[in-house]
Amino acid sequence: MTGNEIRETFLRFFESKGHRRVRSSSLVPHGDPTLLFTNAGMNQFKDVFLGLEKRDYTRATTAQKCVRAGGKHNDLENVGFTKRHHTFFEMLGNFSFGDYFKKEAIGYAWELVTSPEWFGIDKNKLYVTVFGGAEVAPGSALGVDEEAQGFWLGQKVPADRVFAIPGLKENFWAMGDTGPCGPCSEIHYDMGPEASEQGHTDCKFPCDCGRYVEIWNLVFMQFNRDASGKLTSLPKPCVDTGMGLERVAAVLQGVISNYDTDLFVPLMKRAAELCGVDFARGEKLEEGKGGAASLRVIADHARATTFLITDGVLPSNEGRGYVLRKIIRRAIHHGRLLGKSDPFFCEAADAVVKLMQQAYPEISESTEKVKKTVLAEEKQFARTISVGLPQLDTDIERAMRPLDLSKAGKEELRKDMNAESFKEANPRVEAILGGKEPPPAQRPVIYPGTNAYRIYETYGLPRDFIATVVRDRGMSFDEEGFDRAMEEQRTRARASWKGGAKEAANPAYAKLAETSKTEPDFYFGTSTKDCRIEAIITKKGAVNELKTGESGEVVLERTVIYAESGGQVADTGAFFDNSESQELAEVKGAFYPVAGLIAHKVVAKETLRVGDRVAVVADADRRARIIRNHTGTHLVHAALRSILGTHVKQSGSLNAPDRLRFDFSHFAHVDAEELRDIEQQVNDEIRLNTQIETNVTSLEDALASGALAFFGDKYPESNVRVVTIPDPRAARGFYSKELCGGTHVARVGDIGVLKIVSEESVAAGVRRIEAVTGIGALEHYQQQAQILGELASQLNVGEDAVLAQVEKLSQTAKHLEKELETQKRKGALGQLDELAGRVQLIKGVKVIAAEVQNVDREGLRQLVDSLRQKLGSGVVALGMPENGKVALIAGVTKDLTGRVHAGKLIGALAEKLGGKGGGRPDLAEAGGKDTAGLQTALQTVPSYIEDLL
RNA sequence: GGGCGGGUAGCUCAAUGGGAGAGCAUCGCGUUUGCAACGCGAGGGUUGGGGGUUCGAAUCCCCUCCCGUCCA
Repeated sequence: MTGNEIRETFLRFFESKGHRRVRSSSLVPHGDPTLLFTNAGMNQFKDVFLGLEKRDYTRATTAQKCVRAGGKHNDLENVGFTKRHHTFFEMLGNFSFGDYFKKEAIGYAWELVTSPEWFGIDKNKLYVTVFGGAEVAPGSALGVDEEAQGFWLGQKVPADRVFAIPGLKENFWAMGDTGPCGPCSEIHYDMGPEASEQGHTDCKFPCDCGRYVEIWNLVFMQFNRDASGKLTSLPKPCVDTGMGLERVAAVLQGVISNYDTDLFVPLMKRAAELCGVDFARGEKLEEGKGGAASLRVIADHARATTFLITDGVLPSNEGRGYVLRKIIRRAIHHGRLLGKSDPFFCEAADAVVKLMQQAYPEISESTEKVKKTVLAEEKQFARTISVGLPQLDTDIERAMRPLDLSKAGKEELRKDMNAESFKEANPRVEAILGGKEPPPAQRPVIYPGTNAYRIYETYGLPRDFIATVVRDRGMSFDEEGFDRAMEEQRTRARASWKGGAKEAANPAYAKLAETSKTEPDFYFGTSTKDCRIEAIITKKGAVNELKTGESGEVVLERTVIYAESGGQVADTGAFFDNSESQELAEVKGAFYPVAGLIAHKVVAKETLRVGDRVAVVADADRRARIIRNHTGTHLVHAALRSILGTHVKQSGSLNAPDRLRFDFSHFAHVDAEELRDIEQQVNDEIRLNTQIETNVTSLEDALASGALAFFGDKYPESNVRVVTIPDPRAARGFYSKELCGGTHVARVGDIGVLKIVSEESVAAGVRRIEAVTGIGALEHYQQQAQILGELASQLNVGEDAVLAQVEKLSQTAKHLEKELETQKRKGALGQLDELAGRVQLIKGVKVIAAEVQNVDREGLRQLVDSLRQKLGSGVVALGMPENGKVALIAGVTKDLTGRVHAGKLIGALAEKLGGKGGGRPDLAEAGGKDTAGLQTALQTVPSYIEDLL
């Protein structure tokens, strides 16, 4: 059975048992900040298990794409060197939401696994485990899961094949410290003694040598755990199971390693081809370091990379993007180990797409994006290496240098130590320099781990790469020191982390969600009457009334206040009594605490009570501004896709009253011409003034009709809203069609006009456009016009001449600066002859010491230079008053620098004038404060020089 | 969120607290039948931005922005 057939068989089996086949959710978890990547089949059902969300089915089955890399479950380092570690894998699962429980779950599992009609796995090779009891909280213990045990025996599984495993680690599952939890039951497969990684020939189950492989885990969510650790039985227990596709494929294809299944072999073959190695030979290199392991790494990482980029993750230096970057770079590194140093990894995506597009059609649409992204990353990585490698080389060279104990050598060494490069060796080096320890007989042989780590953290050279280079240079790599340095950085980073206090929804809402739901009336207007107050929530929890002046959150049976969602900001407004004569509360905003429920943030003006009926009015003018921007966002999105390409995907948006903001994936900045085209196209559509259509349909139909949806967004299966901006000129009959729960203008012409005001980068590969519409656009134009008007009047020219005038002015300014410069220089040089005439001979050396006027520092330097040239050999010291202070410069011709040091001369001079100075032996500058003493000070120069000579 | 490295001419990069430079590119002139090449010369800089220390800051200190990189 092929991997694709296994997946399909699993899903079909559970469909035949009344399960709804649900699409895999995105690898980027939606609305779950605790999770870096989707890492289990149950992730998308978390809220359903928690009772926060209802679905129109109680049984589901999925093939879920998962990534485990980074975060708590970090398997990245192991991938390639084991049989069963992957960064990307697929989890097959069946779920019961308060429907069936242990009996059916066990029955289904055993039937699917053993029935010849389905997987038909040899029963003699199977073992099952159940929870064997443990202390789940101080003082409260759970016993063996006899229920599960009984159901397995009922399936005619021999008693000696059913094992009760005690302890919380193996067979007890929990979502977190509190919340749903319960015992698990697992099916294991005996791969035979050849699979043992410890050479066992006759070990018995359970043994963790690698021979017995867990293929299916059935989780029975039976209890709720509270903060004290106490368990209470759930009224409607649930089932969550997970079967790793790659493992089952190995079992069904009769191979020991997941990498030998048809899910990986084609990818490894392609990897071998791209790196120019012989696949068959690579396989035989098992014992060595490179070869097969590198091919496995590349194959695995190609899968992860393709799927992550498809789901909208881009390489970056933090969070998810950082994990992706590490995965890509690790693959590139293994390519280099195989002798491939040019970009190649981008080409591996095709093989992944070919192999898996049937089950995951989204990857075939993003192939180009994946390849482009990876190629860019491969180039960036090459740059990183070309910057870091010379640094590493220099540092190694320095570390290898034998100790030079001459005086100059010692000085040099101390300087190096100050450069922090030798921190590790500092105390020892100090001891040697101080003569307390004898110098080493030969050069050092270990490259300090702190040095290696410094290179790693600064320049990003991979650890393995550094180790290879170090060994090439004949030193050994200090693994231990490296790890220690990394551990230090970890503690440092952790200590500085203030902790992201994530705001949990008030628990009162979870209860409320079971009984009520808010009907959204905001699609049909901005005011309504007779809405019952279902609940009032404050910090204290659910309350019965909200007194005048108090603020709290109010849930109504229906509302016209739009709650923040899909980038559209919430409405503001007010509650009135039903005759609309008296305002009862101000509404500051609204949000969805849980799916289906809208909470209004209000400040009460009169006492509000649960059960009251109120009229609700949204700020209509504000709403009108918001919806112009929201529809504008759809237009901009469509225009971007039409002009830049369909790789453009929304990655965030904001529709506020004053502006719209749209973030999207794109590789380069959008140039002025493209922006103009986008604006043009959007405004053409606006002038068509077509009527906007909104349909409510099923997710499937919506996607089939070509509506855009965003990965990472969670949509209901049915009753999704599709917003269409028709265009009779377009082949498909529309300009834009998107899944969207927001509110929009009636006719596209209502927008008036749309003006893009900025385009910028927000993250690697993500650009942001901001625009204004309608009145906002008018205000923008008026403001711009005012600025231009003021400029014109300042410059005293017409508005259309402003640009030319500014250019002219800046030219003139530049010209004048130059002119001023030459004038100054002329002024300085005008004094040249007069100064040259004041030369004195001191013991045969020509000396000029004089005060000059009307030059700047630059001119003073030039004068000294010219005088030195004129003298051929001699000493020049000039001073001048400047801004109430004194500036001094001394110059000595090269032939005399051994006898007269300009720096020392100028220092002595400055001291007399209350200043300081210094410089090189041939040229030095100084400053002082005593302008009156300048003449006298200069007069001391000849005698000072005389003393020196 | 924290650590480290970097930001200097159009590009690639130098420059102990003391004169802002090189190579490539550009322009002009020359050499050449022409091209390649070469020779001579020129233009090109708020040293990312702001503040401070100093007689003097590309250089030292503080803040800030951007790029790279590691940890969370």
